[in-house]
Amino acid sequence: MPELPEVETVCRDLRSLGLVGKCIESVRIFRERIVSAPSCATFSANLTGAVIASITRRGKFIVMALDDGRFLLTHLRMTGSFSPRLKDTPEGLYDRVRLGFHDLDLVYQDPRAFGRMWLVQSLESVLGKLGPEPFDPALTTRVFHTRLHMHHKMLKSLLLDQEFLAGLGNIYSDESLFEAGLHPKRESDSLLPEEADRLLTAIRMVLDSSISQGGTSLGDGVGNFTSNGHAGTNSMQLRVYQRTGQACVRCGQPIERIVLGQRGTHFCPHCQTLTGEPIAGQVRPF
DNA sequence: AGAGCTGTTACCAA
DNA sequence: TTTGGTAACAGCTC
Repeated sequence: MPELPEVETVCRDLRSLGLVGKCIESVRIFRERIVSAPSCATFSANLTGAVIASITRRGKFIVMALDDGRFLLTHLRMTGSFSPRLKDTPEGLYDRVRLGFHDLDLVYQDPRAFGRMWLVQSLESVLGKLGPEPFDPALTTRVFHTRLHMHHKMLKSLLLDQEFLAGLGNIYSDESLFEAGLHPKRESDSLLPEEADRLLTAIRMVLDSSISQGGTSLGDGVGNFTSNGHAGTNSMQLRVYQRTGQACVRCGQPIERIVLGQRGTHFCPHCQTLTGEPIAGQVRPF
């Protein structure tokens, strides 16, 4: 379920585990469909003996650069997670892939098994179509506005499109639109430069704030996002996501839930107008 | 017990 | 090009 802030948190956790510089001594695959490419046999054979040179993030992908120039990519999809495991501990119910290091194992767990891994020579084949990183300085307001006008699409759908912008999912799309005061159904090519600026600023603020909270954990069931075994605390900061019927923190009106593009969409019908007209009444600033 | 929901994405049809 | 439906899979909530 991880979006950009959760994946960023996972990368930091993996680095703090001390994996950078360590050799992958063994590879065990318990659910073959997790390995997208190459074949499982080749994946295991070619990954064994490689040393992890760095661990970074691109969109919602975890990028482990290896010392031989190849890359181990992981996408957690809905319920994927990494956990350190003492060596010789038994296989867990949702363990899908297990990497053995000299002093510990790293287990990829995934109850729904939607997540995927790739071992590739170049990033292009998997990451090539991804849109810009939200924090890329080259993504100026002007560029963002231009990109918005390249599509005639509802803002909510466009923000979920990883080829438009890399890293947003359902939570942060809704939160960013609220923060920007824009209706989820607003057409992307109708935004004024000032509105595009507000949206980009909101996206960066919402993501940055969540990263500083260690990401968003919802509930405590299996597959829920955690960091170092602990829940991220950003759920406390959510303004609209999963707050259907509750009072808007800005104007007090009830938050509404609709379905757009098959995804639950939460917004304040009073603060997020379709027309972009100024909001009447007593409200707090965004 | 059963129906409907879920943080993601790929694919197909219209 | 865009939206909508379905699918992968399993757990959670009501």
